[in-house]
Amino acid sequence: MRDYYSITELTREFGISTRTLRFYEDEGLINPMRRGRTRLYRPSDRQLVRQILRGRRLGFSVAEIREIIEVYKAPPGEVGQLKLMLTHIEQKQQDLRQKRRDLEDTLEELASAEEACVERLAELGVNT
Amino acid sequence: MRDYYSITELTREFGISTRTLRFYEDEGLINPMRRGRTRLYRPSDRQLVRQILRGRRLGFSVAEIREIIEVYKAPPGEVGQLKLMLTHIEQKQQDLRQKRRDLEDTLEELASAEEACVERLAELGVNT
DNA sequence: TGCAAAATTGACTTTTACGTAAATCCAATG
DNA sequence: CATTGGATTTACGTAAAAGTCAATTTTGCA
Repeated sequence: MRDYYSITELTREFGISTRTLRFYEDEGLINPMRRGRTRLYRPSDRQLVRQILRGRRLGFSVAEIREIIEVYKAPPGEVGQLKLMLTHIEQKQQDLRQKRRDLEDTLEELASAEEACVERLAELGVNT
Repeated sequence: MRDYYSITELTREFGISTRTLRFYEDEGLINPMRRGRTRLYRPSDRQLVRQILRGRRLGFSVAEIREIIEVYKAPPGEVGQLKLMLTHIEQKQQDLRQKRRDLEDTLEELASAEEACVERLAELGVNT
């Protein structure tokens, strides 16, 4: 496990631009270390980037991802805060379960569309 | 099963604006009938709207949704077209399977974050 | 130490997915 | 028949998430 990654290493690994990483930093999603002005990404930062991109792929906005990230940080000490956070987490879980239903439905639809194509090809005497 | 729905009926049912429905029409996703200038949405249009919104919730762009919709339409007669379509379908399926993995991972993370909150609350003597 | 390659910053632009506003049209209703 | 209340069209506006560009800085290393 490496100690630090440079910004370009991460852009290559994840297929994103430096602008994107700096954008996420401006938005408060990540906080890489600095040596002078140069950014040094720790393994935890790298892990966080992975989570951010996962969130983006799931269609969450940067603001929503920030909310989720807050959740991963050390839970706060105050009871009210903790309860609020639980509410947020449960909300996100519901969102994701809805997405999962959407996903399964769409996958089924795609499967039947695929079948229709294959059948049509068979009618035309093409072997798939 | 109703014959036609008005634009406002659909906006109410799906919680979207008329602007959104007209936008999808401009983008070629739906083609409601007309009586004079007034739009009449058939059950099939309504079904399509449902699919579009599902796609949006899954994070697909309108352009991507258009591609998927093309697939549902009667499969074309030409072999090359059919094969291309199959490729597209399989691509979308891969996208969705990736999303499903992302989703499961994120759900797990949320579950452990939830657990952490509950534990912390227990430490503080709060019964959840 | 000198210099090319890499990194940073800030300003501006682009794309997507609608929102908003204004003007017009149409049908029904009192 | 005048009005009222949707519906339509057209045009412009905007927020989010980056991309692009140009002007410096910094760094690595020969």
